[in-house]
Amino acid sequence: MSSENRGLTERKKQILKAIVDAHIEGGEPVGSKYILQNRQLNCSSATIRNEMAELEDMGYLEQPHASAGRVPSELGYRFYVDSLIERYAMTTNEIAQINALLKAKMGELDQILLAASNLASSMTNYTGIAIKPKINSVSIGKFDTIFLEPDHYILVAVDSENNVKSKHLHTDVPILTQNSVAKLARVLNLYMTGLSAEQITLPIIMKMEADMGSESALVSDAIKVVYDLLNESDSGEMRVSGIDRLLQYPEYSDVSQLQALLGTLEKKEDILNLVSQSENEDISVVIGSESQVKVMNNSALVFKPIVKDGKTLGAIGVIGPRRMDYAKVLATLEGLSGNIENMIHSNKQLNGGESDGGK
Amino acid sequence: MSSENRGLTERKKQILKAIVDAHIEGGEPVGSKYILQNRQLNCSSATIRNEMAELEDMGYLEQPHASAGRVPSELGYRFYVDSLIERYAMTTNEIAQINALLKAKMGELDQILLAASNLASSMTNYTGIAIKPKINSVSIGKFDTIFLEPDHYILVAVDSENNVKSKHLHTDVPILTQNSVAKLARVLNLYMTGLSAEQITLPIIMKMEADMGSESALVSDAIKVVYDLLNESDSGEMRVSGIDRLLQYPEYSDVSQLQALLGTLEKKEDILNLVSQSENEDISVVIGSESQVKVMNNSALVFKPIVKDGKTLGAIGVIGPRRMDYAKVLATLEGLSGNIENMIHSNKQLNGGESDGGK
DNA sequence: TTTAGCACTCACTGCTTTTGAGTGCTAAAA
DNA sequence: TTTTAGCACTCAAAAGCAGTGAGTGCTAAA
Repeated sequence: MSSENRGLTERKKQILKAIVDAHIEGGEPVGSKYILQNRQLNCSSATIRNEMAELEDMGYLEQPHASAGRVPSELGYRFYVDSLIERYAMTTNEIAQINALLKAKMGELDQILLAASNLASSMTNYTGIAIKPKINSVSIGKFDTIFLEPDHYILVAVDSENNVKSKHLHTDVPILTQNSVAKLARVLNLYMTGLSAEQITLPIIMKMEADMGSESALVSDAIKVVYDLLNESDSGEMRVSGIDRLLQYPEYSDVSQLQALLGTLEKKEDILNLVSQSENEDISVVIGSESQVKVMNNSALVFKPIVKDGKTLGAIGVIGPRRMDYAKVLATLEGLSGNIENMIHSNKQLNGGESDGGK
Repeated sequence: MSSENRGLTERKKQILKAIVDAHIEGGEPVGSKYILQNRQLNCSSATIRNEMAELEDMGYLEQPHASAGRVPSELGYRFYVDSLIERYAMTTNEIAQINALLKAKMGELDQILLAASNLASSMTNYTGIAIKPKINSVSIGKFDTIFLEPDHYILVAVDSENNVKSKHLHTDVPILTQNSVAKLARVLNLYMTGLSAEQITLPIIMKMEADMGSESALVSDAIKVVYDLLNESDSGEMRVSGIDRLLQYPEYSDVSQLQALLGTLEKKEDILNLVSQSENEDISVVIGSESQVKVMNNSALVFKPIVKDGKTLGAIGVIGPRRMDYAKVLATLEGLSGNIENMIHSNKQLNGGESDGGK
């Protein structure tokens, strides 16, 4: 279908762009007359009508009903996004806003992502999303233990990404001492450093238990925790902000549309999948039913992965009606992600993990 | 106003209850005839009309317009909730469901709360909220450090609640060694154990720096982190689930109502305040504009704090239309919170903190 | 004090009419 | 061959309007 794009005359492109722009702005179907008045084109409304009819035949436009104006089709939006857009230049004002607000929230990546999604939402006036993808190729880096009381200790595990995970443990081993837990840490470090979840095999566990002697019970506790931490904790997560903004767009005044979209946002899996399937590091634009997510028929999702050292740490994006101000959205996400990546790169103190109990 | 409640005759109470019940069920204004047919009362519709007129004078009922039926007022709901309700007994089925699902999610309190809010939402069919209040009286329990590379280490802090917080640090101290960071941990433990954020004074910091000798730079890094961790990390948080459920109730088909409510849910502060202001450990029911949150005019919020050893660890609740099935909601929250508190008490392994990097 | 009866109110429904934005087509102009 | 002007046609949406009925308040009788 992209071969057809070449076939568009310059004037057709102009008209298509004009229609998309006008429809993004007003939300209503646009007619030939309106275009004639508001955009400069050296031809009459009749010509425009003819062109519009052809564009409709080619699949770029749709007509809600016979006597209404035209509305861009999915293909129309796609063409617009891919080739017609003039990247929206962010004002210095907006850049300053981004910096100020991101700095205020600096800290863990998670908070940055959340803040960025909030910003994206408020700057574009659509709904923002922050995504932390599932990371599954993590291996263990280092262990430490902290002795608390004769039946409590804390196990701290650092993974290969230098993320810290810790868990408060209770044990029934008779007399737990500072030495026991220190020994546990030594043993765990000795045998498990560099292993991923799959590589933790029974022989290894048995060797560790042997080394721990009478306190071998600690090992199985620890293993369980390590396993959980490697597998579960970093399952993908997604946060949504600015849902209320959706309501200002007439396309969601139809309750069933809104309900469907909100349901998808609640479930999260669909969108998480969509985002994690995208391989490239660039901005992705998913318009309507291009994706398998049926529910998004009337909506569009734009997202940008946050990448550091070739690793995808997360993504930010916005969701809104199909007639989205793509230029602005693209520029905003681009700007935000650039800022985030800069922050991550420039300030090493931030790039590891921070964590706090029970969060 | 509760003195007036006493003045209600038994029949008035019955009629009021009948009206609230009917309105909760159907959502429509209820008329005298409907009550006569569907609830057993030994009187005619005319009598009911008279009583209804009086109840309206007394402020328990409202009339949307002259020829419509009656709708319970805020006061009416309040009276209903306070005195008429027959606590909804949860079916064993539902209890089993709670247990199964909570167990699956067991782990940190945060996840439990979130799972509980999801459950509350799906069981009651309203929107669920999970709240972790601001904790500000935390002091430092213990420190540990983990050496990674000559310019990286991880600082682990355990607070008085045995929550673990950790942060990945980068340092410029010339040659960072395993010993340096171990020494840092010893010094921090020596001087700061038991202190709260306010108690960290300059003399203490200077003593620690003196003890660290040439590596005194590490101290100021650590202090900054500790300070941040104590203050920031446990700021209140609130998660919302099941927003889409709101849409099935006709009171939110008015977009402005919905928008207002969603806005409040987004902002979070209002609700967080509301919840943290409530002192008692029981279920609270906030109906409409009883609270200062203007936006909730048409809605009701029911929440139950989760308490352990006299400390409020969080809260779960639901938000929905004012005509909420209070009996069911109260029973569900009661049941859920009981389960959560049991889990926390019975399984020491869970009650500490778990944390994972970057979450 | 309760009930039956009755006039009254008013949102809602379904119907027709009007309006007007927008089209497609044809024939003239470029 | 392409563009334009003109005109008839379409059809959703708005406006107007009568009829319906659930529900009320009030009065007078039980």
